[in-house]
Amino acid sequence: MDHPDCPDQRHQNCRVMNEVLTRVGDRWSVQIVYALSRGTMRFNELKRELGISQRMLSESLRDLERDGLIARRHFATIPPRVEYELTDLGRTFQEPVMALAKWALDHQTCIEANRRSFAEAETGHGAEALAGEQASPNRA
Amino acid sequence: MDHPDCPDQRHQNCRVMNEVLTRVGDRWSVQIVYALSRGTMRFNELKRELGISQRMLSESLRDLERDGLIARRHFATIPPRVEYELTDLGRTFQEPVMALAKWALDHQTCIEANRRSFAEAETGHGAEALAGEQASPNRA
DNA sequence: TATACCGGTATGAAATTGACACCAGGTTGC
DNA sequence: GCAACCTGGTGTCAATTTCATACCGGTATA
Repeated sequence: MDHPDCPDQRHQNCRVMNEVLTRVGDRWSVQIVYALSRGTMRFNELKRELGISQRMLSESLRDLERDGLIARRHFATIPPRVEYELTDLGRTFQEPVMALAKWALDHQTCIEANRRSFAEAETGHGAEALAGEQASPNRA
Repeated sequence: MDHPDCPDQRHQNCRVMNEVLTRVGDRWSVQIVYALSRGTMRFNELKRELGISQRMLSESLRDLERDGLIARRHFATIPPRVEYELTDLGRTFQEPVMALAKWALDHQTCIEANRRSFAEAETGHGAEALAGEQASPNRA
């Protein structure tokens, strides 16, 4: 991940993107922000909705808080209550995340179809140019 | 995709997002699409620019091809030449990816500042509450 | 001869992740 | 009384993912 000096601006962008996306661009962070975009949520509420392990959730939440995308509010009641919500910065991230989510939902079936035809082309017959040609774009 | 009244639908959305983002939403796929958005690229060209390991690159490229986001063209020359480019579907993905990239570049310094003040609040101690409050969001 | 290029694959080590148990400390069920 | 639960975590260990590295074929270059 470290590179020899590459004056190329493109490469710089890639490096920065890599750093930032490594922290806030993984699938759990994206989904946490997506879930919190509807409002405050509690720990186990998020856990149930995302189907994430406890460990990854608490870790991801801590990282997101550290980066200033979400705020954590702790109520010392019994049983304890901890609420998470987006900060202003988090809400700016919400925009590209929603775009990503929309794309994912919109193209899910298309992608699944592509995977199936790719698998068929592999198992079925030999080198029929099917894979490249038929995994063709966007027949949503 | 907006069904606030139906938690099951929300959960369903999360599940679908998880599935799709697990495949095409990881940091390498995002960066590959970002890199290819400027045009065709060769294998080692991508490798150099992204700083990705060979194994991950070939794997990511294969997955992206399988899902129909990129096309692979192989020239049986010596030395071999393999070119990758976005398909039409890939170009639709390019949109949210560019939004993500733009956000990452725009808010990089903000995030780094937040992390620093969070670390300070931890070590220097004092007002933990400040960490959340002072990680002041988005003066973009 | 030795070296490098190019696009991979194979291998073992390191890092990440998930499943699960554990904690406090009060509430509910029996 | 007492076990079992609830909450928001942490710790442990195994499985998965990722990385660094070595290697390959076939040619050009030094």
